[in-house]
Amino acid sequence: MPELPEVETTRKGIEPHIKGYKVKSVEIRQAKLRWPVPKDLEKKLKGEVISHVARRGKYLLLCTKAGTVLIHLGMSGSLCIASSSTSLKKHDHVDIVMNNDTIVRFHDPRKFGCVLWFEGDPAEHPLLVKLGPEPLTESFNADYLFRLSRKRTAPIKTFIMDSHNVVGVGNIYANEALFSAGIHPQRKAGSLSKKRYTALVDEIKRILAEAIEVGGTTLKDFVGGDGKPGYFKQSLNVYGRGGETCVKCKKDLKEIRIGQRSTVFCGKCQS
DNA sequence: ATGCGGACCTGTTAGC
DNA sequence: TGCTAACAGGTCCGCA
Repeated sequence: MPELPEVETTRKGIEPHIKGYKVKSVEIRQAKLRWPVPKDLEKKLKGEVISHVARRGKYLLLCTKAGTVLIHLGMSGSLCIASSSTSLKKHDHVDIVMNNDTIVRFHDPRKFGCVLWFEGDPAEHPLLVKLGPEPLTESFNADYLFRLSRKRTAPIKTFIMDSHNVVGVGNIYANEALFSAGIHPQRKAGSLSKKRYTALVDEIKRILAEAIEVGGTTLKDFVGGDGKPGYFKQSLNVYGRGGETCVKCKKDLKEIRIGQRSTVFCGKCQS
């Protein structure tokens, strides 16, 4: 489920429940995720205070003085706040139990996610160190993306979904941003003008920010919920609408594959 | 260095 | 109804 807005919504949802509290124990029911959950996670975490919950790209970081729990939700993962009386569901793989009877529960049917431990500056972690800028910061701008894209022959959609270029643009929002910016998803990244990158960057920022705002409105349901904030509810112009009519020109939307990912666009509005 | 395809894994849905 | 195939919101890795 997680695109960046959902990860950020998850961060905001869990932080107030665990910030400032000590870890009492850790339960690992399934260690076989994308990478093994470290066996000594409990030993490392027990007694540590969660100072805050941060996010880098789609990675969530539970920060303590001793080190950082690095969590990625993969394709199907979610976190929720549970208590000792919450019934266990299938695929509830990891619990981090706090000393306030609160549990951070990691759930992931497809096991593409991860729960890792890292001592030292998390920005130096191998999985984070090569990540591109955060899309909602100043350092992600048209100048940056335009320069980076010169001589690049990959489709623009692939280019903006590559976390080395910018983090947090997943398949849904790549489709939506390209539609809103009027850019054909198969255009070679290096063939687009500075002006078009300005439009694209603006749309990426606008769409992600709006989605985070929508997610924020459902935070009250976070505890004991299924960990799925309401980003489903937001209106999507193209994603999942292949064959339906374009909201702008009423022509049929096309659906193709780019890099094995479903890609929907309007052949008339995007070039 | 860049770009591409394969890999990880389970659940849901479409089609026969 | 039951079986099978295709597909799903991610991203790392190895190869050309």
